[in-house]
Amino acid sequence: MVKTLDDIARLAGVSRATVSRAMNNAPDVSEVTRQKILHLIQEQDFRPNTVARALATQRTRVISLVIPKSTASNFTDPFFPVISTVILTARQNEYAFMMWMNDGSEAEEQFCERILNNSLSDGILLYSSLGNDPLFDRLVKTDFPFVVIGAPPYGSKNVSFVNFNDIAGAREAIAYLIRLEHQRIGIITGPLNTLPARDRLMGYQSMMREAGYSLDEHLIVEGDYTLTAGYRSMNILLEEKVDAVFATSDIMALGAIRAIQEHGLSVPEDISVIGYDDLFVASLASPALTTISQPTRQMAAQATQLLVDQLEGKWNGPRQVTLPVTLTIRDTCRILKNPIL
Amino acid sequence: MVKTLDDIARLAGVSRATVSRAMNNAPDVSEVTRQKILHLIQEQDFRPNTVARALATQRTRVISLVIPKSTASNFTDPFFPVISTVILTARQNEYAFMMWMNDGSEAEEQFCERILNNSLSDGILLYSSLGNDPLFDRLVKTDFPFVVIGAPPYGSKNVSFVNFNDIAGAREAIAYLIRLEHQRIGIITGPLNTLPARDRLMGYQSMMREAGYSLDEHLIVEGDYTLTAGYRSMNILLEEKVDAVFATSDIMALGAIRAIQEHGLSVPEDISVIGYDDLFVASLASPALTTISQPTRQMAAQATQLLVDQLEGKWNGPRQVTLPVTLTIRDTCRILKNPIL
DNA sequence: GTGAAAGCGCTAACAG
DNA sequence: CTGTTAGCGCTTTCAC
Repeated sequence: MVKTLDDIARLAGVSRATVSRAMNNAPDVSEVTRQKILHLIQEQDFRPNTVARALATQRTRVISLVIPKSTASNFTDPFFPVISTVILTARQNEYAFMMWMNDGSEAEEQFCERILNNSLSDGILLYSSLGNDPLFDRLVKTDFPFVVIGAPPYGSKNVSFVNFNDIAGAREAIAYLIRLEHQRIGIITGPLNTLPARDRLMGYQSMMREAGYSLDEHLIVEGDYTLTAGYRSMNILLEEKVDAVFATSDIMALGAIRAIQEHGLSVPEDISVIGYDDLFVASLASPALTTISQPTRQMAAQATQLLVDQLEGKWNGPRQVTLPVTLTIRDTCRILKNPIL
Repeated sequence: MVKTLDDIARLAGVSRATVSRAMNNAPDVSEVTRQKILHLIQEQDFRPNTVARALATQRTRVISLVIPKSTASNFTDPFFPVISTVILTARQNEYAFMMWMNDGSEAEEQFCERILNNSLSDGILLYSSLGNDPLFDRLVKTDFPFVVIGAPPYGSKNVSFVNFNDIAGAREAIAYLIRLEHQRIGIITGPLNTLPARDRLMGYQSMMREAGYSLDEHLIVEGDYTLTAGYRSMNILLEEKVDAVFATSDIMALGAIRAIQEHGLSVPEDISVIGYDDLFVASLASPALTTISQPTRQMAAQATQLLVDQLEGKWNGPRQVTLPVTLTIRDTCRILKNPIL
């Protein structure tokens, strides 16, 4: 049975170098021999050994997606679209795909070591590690090709990343609530030691201020993106007599709605609620959730392409991309009887 | 800078064979030299090249998860728990993880070719391809190590797989509805050219028959696991005056509930609804969905372990595992005032 | 216990 | 255009 490139060479009556050239579309092979070889390869169902090729070329044509602990445990994250888009984009560039994930059962340092020890991928896509990630530092230090999906650690400069404009997203949400003539607008934030959470809060504050609202500290409640956090935070905000709430994740928005309803109030008649993320559940919920949609697939695709370009030498240093987000209006914000616009 | 095993050998004043032995815990190295070598490796931050090792050993210590087109487009599937569990189990056995997915942008044959061409993984986990999958046939034919996650194509015998007991699951759902003294129980099935869908229907029928119900064809409506299918099918069943519905996916159950509510009826007071899958959304919905829960993580873990065992030679031929499912009672089925039990 | 030597299957100069 | 040769970085016999 035909196993190696040498076998094909023997059958074709040429050297193995020629077979290699024919396979790899090198320019310097006569069309006749190339055809003969390609035909043989087909006929014998020969598949060149990827590992051997990788050893010789010093490239594996594999990219890795790394999902650190902090991110993996966050259910809000739209992993599936990210994963599938990275796989798709990688494939279009003829790269295979590996994935590393820390579900929390491993110390982050050890996780980092394992990935570094494995030289099976040419580059890494690091899914936004919110805390300070040891892997990030190591990658920077060792000059290993990588791109961050989401926001990189605060202050890092010479790093490629693709993230969302959280400030603008929050501003858009608040602007909408203001257009609906809401007076007391509360916010349920994410963990405020993370950048996206801080950015969304900042967007809220800046838009409120711009619109001439006074900033009431009591209207800001910190959550952690979970259903119960949304529920509890809403109970606090209900005491404050808010007439609208900006929950900075869809899941928290759902928790908030539950709390509102349990108080005998209804959404959107009594209180408007706006979420963030536009997860699949947002459209499924009833009432369907008004929320901020993020171009997740675009983020994943662009990050992957940045990495591939870097691996292929087509780049001029790190690139930073910040994608705009959009407001998706559904049924959880009130409808003005006499809209101004 | 230290790059290869030879560098370490030189620094240690031994041959590279000895370094290799020390690294791999071979028995025949004196404790003194082993310690010296290990210390040097640590100190120099040397990481043996995975590709070179793979070429020499003819094993990569990588397993692949393959998600074919038909499955990837099915939103009902709980990919994330499967993926994370496979990764976890692989890691525990010191295997890295690759993933291949066909989002539909590629012909299934070509997808299959790409995977086969890539000799970077030692074994494959094939995520239940409902249709007839070319990859499945090729893997069987080439004797490549693989395990099916879910149900393998009908009639395949010498294949390892881990699936769920769909018949028992459906029976349990129906038995529950019968205990609640429902009289006209409808079912919204999945695509009946797939095994799980047929099994769930079969479970429905067998339990109905056993309980002495007459089997009314009009109570059976075929869906495709989508929200709209659930909605439309329910509208048909409403004509039939059902008082309970078994939707064979959570998403269809949500669609059904929407249809019921739009008819001015309520769940569970007027009609009981029971779903299947116990997706994350099931617990989020209001009313929270009563449904059949499947041990997804267990399935993924066991399939992975089966594959690893096969790769390590610890097996005695193919193994078939069918896992039991359980009824999760929430709020979409009526509560009897005078329960029998 | 350790070293020498021969691969693993492919690519990539360098000749010719 | 094609063959020869020398690796890529590791493992693994087989001697000693």
